Amino acid sequence: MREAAPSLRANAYRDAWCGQVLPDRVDSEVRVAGWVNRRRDHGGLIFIDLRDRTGIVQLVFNPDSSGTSFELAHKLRAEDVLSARGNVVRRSEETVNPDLATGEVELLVTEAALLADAATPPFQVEGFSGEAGEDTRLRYRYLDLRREQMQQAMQLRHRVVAAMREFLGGEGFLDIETPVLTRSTPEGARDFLVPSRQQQGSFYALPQSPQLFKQLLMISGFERYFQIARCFRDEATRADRQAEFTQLDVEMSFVEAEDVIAVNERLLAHVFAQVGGPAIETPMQRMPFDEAMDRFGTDRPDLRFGLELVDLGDALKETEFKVFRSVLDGGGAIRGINAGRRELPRSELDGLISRAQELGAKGLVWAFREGEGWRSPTAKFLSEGELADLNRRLGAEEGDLLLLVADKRPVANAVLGQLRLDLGEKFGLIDENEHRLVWIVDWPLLEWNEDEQRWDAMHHPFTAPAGEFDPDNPGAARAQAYDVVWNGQELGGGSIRIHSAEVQQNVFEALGIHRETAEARFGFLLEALRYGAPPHGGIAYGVDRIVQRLSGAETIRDVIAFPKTASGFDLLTGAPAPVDELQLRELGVAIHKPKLPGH
RNA sequence: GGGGGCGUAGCUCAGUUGGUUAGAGCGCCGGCCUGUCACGCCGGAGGUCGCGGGUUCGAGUCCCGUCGCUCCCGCCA
Repeated sequence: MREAAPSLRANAYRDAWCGQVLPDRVDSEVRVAGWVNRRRDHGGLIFIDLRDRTGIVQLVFNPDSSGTSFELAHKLRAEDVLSARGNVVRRSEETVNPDLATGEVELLVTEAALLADAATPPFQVEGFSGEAGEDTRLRYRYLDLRREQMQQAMQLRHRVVAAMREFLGGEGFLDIETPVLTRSTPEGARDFLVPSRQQQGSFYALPQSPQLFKQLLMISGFERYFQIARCFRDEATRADRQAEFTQLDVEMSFVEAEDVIAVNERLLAHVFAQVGGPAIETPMQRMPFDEAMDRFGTDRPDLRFGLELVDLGDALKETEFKVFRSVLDGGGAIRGINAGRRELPRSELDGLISRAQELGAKGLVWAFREGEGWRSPTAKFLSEGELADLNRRLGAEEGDLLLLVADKRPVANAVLGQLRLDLGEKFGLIDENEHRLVWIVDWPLLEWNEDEQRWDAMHHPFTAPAGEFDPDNPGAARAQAYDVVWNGQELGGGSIRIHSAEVQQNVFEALGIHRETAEARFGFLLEALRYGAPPHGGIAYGVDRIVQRLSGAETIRDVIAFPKTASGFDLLTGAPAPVDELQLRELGVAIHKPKLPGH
């Protein structure tokens, strides 16, 4: 489905979009312009499908009415740019094309002009031999973007962003720009750095988010701010991740979490309604972080299907099975999923084990309930009583496939949480027409980083603790944070921020960012907080992901006009590319090994 | 950084156990065609099998390396 054709004033080349050549214009003359989508040359009669962003209209050339343009039509090729004037005529009943919005009429061309001829495209824009490979599409993105799917995606993206602006503007939020050249903050993702010519040896960083600037804007008294902000994180890409991405960044003053959540529920409802997304019921579901981890093993649960995780440690308190024994003695957890009645060949069960190991588990126990016990390689290590208890806790019925992971609790959760998603998809348990939005709330403020042996911020270091922050017991602190999750994907997340310099310093301290470092990196924030900071909080959304979800695109790249490949190349422009040595000298940048991009 | 998949004509792909001149559809070029809409029919051109090396009498096919694309893990406060 294409957008309704926007209104159009006549100009030098046309007075109607292709998609506007409809029965109400029969017997009138129109001029259209666009690209040759397809030519059907019958010798004495030539049909041209002319395409613009609103759709396709059939042009008819014949020697009698088209004059010299008939010769032109014969020479037209795919993607030539054409302007055509003619009379809109109703098609005879047998020649109506029901697949075309304009299919009841056609334009009998009297005059046409070739505005630009096109080289033979590297792939057919409207082809039927399969979609071109993605590298080819990206190399010739301007042609790829002519395809209806991409036109739709960009139009949807526009509508999403327009609806965001419309809603937030109406609620008194100001659109304020923040710098793209800013200061590196080594916490979090890797920064993209930009060398300074005037301060050699110093670097700007591209923003990972406008976080600190929007807090400063609250301190400045703007009260309500938003921005459609480009953000940059120099990390590996994924199907739903680009190093350069767009965020809807929102911040408000004199609010608590409930206020932010409320306005955001209305924001989402408005945006979805404006673009034909799923209806949003408010108030939306809430789920505490702990519950999400317990039931789904993840902080962004897909609530469209069951297969919930079950804690099985209590059934195995006395077990003599060494694998389980040592995990339990070590403070770990034994967790399981009842995957329902499935018949999987051994090879697929082995595949599940490999997947579990890939995800970080040492192993995976599989079993099918059989009578009161199990059919499983592991059954022989467990007592009858234990098997019966496990079956009971898992709600297992005859033939049900049971999957168990014994590990540290975070590992067991992560592995089973992901397996649950894999199985949900594999077994077709997900109704694509169902939409579940949920706020995940009551987050821990900090999480223990095992590798670095320190506390890290769960959201970011500026998130306000709930209640008093006890520096002696940082692990117990809860955050005034909230994430909104749609069908298992995080759309956005935010928090109430710390608005007291003292609390901020305590949290920095707990994170191992000591006074001196904090002053050096965030001194400007700490200072600003001392000049009267209102209570404030906000949220940030991944715009690309929202559009991806709404459009049903397989990858985030399909909703970004000019995305980069997994290794960060822009195949269209060739960026990143080596630069002149002169440029480097001016910047005072030395380079060790000039590396030419391979092609 | 690690693991998997892919790379053959402009595009999408096939190519058997290593064996003659590497194929198909679409596109492209030429011709014919007045109601098609993935128009049809006839004819034609088009290949560094990603790149480099190796094994072999012989490599698109096997081995090693490398580049690119992609999915996943790590990572992404």
